[in-house]
Order: sequence, then C-alpha cells, then structure tokens
Amino acid sequence: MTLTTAEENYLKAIYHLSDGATKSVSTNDVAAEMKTKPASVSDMLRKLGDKEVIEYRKYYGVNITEEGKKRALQTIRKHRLWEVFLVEKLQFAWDEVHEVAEELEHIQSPLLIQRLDSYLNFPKFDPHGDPIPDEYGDVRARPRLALNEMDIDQSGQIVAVKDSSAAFLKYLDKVGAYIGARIKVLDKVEFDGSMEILVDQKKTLFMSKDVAANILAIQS
Amino acid sequence: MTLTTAEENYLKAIYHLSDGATKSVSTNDVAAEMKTKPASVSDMLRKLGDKEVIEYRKYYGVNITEEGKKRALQTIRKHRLWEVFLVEKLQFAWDEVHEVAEELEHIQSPLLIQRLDSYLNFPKFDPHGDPIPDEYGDVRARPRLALNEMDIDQSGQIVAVKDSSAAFLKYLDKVGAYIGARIKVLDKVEFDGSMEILVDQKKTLFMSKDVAANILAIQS
DNA sequence: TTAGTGTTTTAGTCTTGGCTAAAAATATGA
DNA sequence: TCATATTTTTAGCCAAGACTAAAACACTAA
Ligand SMILES: [Mn+2]
Ligand SMILES: [Mn+2]
Ligand SMILES: [Mn+2]
Ligand SMILES: [Mn+2]
Repeated sequence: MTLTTAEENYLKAIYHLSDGATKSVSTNDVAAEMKTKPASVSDMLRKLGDKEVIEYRKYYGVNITEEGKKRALQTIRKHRLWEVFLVEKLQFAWDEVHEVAEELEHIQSPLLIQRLDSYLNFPKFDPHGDPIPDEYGDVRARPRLALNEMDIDQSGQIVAVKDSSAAFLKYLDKVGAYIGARIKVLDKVEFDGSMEILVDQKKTLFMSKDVAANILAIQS
Repeated sequence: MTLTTAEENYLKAIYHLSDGATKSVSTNDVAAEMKTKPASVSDMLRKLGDKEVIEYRKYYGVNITEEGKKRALQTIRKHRLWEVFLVEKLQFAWDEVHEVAEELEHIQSPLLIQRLDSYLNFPKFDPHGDPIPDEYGDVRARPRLALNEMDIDQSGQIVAVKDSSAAFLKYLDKVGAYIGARIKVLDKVEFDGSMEILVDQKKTLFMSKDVAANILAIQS
C-alpha cells in the first residue's frame, strides 16, 4: 500500500509525537504539529487507519502500528540523508536544509536512496545530530553528554537541555546559547567546575558547573 | 505566480510539442503526450491561460508565451541537471534517470539548483546529449555530425537520423543501432568510406558510407 | 451550402486534502 | 450525579486534477 505525500507527512508527525511509537497521540496534538484543523486530522486518521499504519479508536487518539513505524522511519531516513547531502556536498548551512529535505523525502525511488546513502558514505547522523535509521528502520542513538562532562578543546553541538524551565531557557536565550549552537570548550576551572565555552566560533561564554550540567551536547 | 507540479508538467509538454515555442499545439496532442483525456487538457489550458504562460484561444490550440517559455526552460534545466547528478555522482545508468528526474525537477529551491549546478561543474549537456539551459533560459545546442564525418577512435552517441523512412529505420533496428546507442568508430575504409562501428561497447557493426551519412551523432 | 466527421469544450462526477459550523462524545468538578 | 467545558467527529463546502458522456464547433467534401 503506497502512501501519498500528505499521508507520509502525517505519519511522520504522529511518529514524532508518539516518542518513537511508544505513547498514543491526540487529534489536537496532530493538528497543532501539522498546522491544520482538528477536523482535517480526523479525516486523515480514518484514512491512515484504513491503511493500517495507525490504530485509530474514535475519540481516543491513535497509536502507530509496527508497519506505520517502519514507514515513518523510512521517511525520516530519507529526510536525514538528504540533509547530509545538502550540507556536505552542496554547502548548505545547517539551518537551510530542513524545508528542502521536507520535499526531497517524498521522492519515490529505493535505488536513489540506496545510492545516495552509499555516496555519502553511510552516515549515521544528520547535520543536527539526529540519528539516521538504516534501511530496516534500526536507529543508532548518539550518546549525548552534559557540557560539564566535556574536556577542554572538545567541540560539539547543543542538542537539548535537562532543565527546561522558563527561567533556564530565558537565561540561555540571553547569553546566546540555543539548541543547535556549535560549541567548543575553551577552558574548565578546576576549582569550581565553571567553564568557558566558544559559541558559534565567535562568542565566548562563561557558565557555572550547574548550568553546564543542564546542557546536553553531541560531540563532533 | 507559482505553478503547481501538474501545471509545470503540462507546460513542459507544450513547450516540447511546440518545437521550442515556435508552433502552436493542439489539445489532442497535449492529451496524447500527457496520457490524459482531451477534456482534462481543456481544463488545464484554461488555467495556464489565466496564468499567462500560454495564449489560449478556444478551439484553436495554444501558443506558449515568453513567460511560459522561460518557466518551461527552468523546469527543463532542473530536470537535466538532476539527470547529470544521478549519472555522474550516483552511478545511475543512462536509461534509469528519467523517471526520478521527472519528480526531482519540481523541488522548489533556487539555491538548491544553483548549488547543484556548481557542484556538477556547470554541465552544458545532460546524459542524453540534450543541452541544459542556463539560469536565464539560454540554450547552447550541441553540434551533431553524421557518422561518416567522425574519425577513427572517436566516441559518441546516436541522436537522430537524416533519413527516417521505414526502410532505413527497419534496417537500423535489425543491425542494433538505435537512437541513444553509444558508439565508437573502430575503422574507416579509405576506398569506399565504409565504416566499422562498435555499438554499446559490445557489438561490432559494418556499414556503408551511405548509411553512415544518414546517422547523426554527438561526440563525447 | 450543407452534411458529415473529427476535434474540442462543457457539464457533471469522483478523490484528495483542505476549511467552517454544528453535533456528539468525553472529561471535569461541584 | 449532573452540568459544563473541552475534545473530537460529522456534515457540508471548496479547489485541483482526473474521468465520461454529451454538446458545440471547425473543417472538408459533396
Ligand atoms: Mn515532507
Ligand atoms: Mn535534521
Ligand atoms: Mn515532472
Ligand atoms: Mn535527458
């Protein structure tokens, strides 16, 4: 059973909202994610249910099926491989790739993806540090580590925060640290564990050990 | 004014049928080319007329406008650049690229095409020997020469025939020479101008000067 | 000049993926 | 438990792009 572009986009959204097919997802959440109205979502859920990529019980939200998970991961795989291509080969910036990949991921050609994968040397992560599922849908999660666990001169990228309180996020915003920022450890003070971090190759930032422990990064 | 994928496909078909925007094109011809019904074409012609990419007079066929020609050439440019990418970078065979390029040509991103062009080193011809329009829609036609004008050891590709009589085509068919075949001149007999041609790197073919003079090729 | 023939358009229908407004079901809390 | 609030679905509508059947038009040949 083939999925349309719209169906693929919905399924991908449901997969993400379900935290990797673990929790069930509400109509309203899907509508918010897809920037459509709940009424449109109800319609689409019925179709996806008929195609057996989700399990749909009216009024009780949806759960993605095994088949649906497989399909979603294929689309995600294609999306991320294209992102790697755009950054590595076509010199796109980091934040310019998502929109285009959102279109490219729907091109139907198994051969194309197989060859692209090989051409890119079978990358395991996309430019945002997200793992690229293999052709069977298996994902290798990249270890994330807190900033205070990194050593001097190590580089990486901020991918998440442990403490996501408004106060903390506001602080990060103020000092110019954001999800996706490329960072490098310039110094670590033995005495109190405070750190000096280079952000985006231009801005130097001092932070306490407490702050550093709440910022998660991937190494590069 | 943006065009939908369907509109781009129609416009490209009309451009091709009109021999590069020179002659007018009938509803039936478009229907045949697009493998749809004339009724569907009438509908689409009205839309393309409204968008002023064609001039549409009911019952009298269409002529492509300057704007339409520009749009069609942009789509053709994208199609052919992707074909080059697939063959040169992803090792696609010659005859495997068209379908995929037919999808890729609709990806909307000027930056993407600009970067792809540069990445491929600004190719002037696609894998089928067809010229790639530049970003302003200018086309550099590749010189075609008759086989008997080629020298020993030169390689190329058959792109057309001068004599398109059934008899000649039947003959070509029988000996395994076809539009698109890759050829190499193995020998040329001084005495009568007859030639020995290697077809598709496997089949050797002898032909008279008369025959050779009626086959057009591009060099590679 | 007109009848016939083939081409093209129109009218009406379908599917997909949107929308709004209204109805129905579920959840909450007094 | 029951009234109200929230969520979700249904009903009805729209646009794009297909289709079939029927009507309108253009061209040709008598
Ligand atoms: Mn997408
Ligand atoms: Mn990504
Ligand atoms: Mn196309
Ligand atoms: Mn081509």
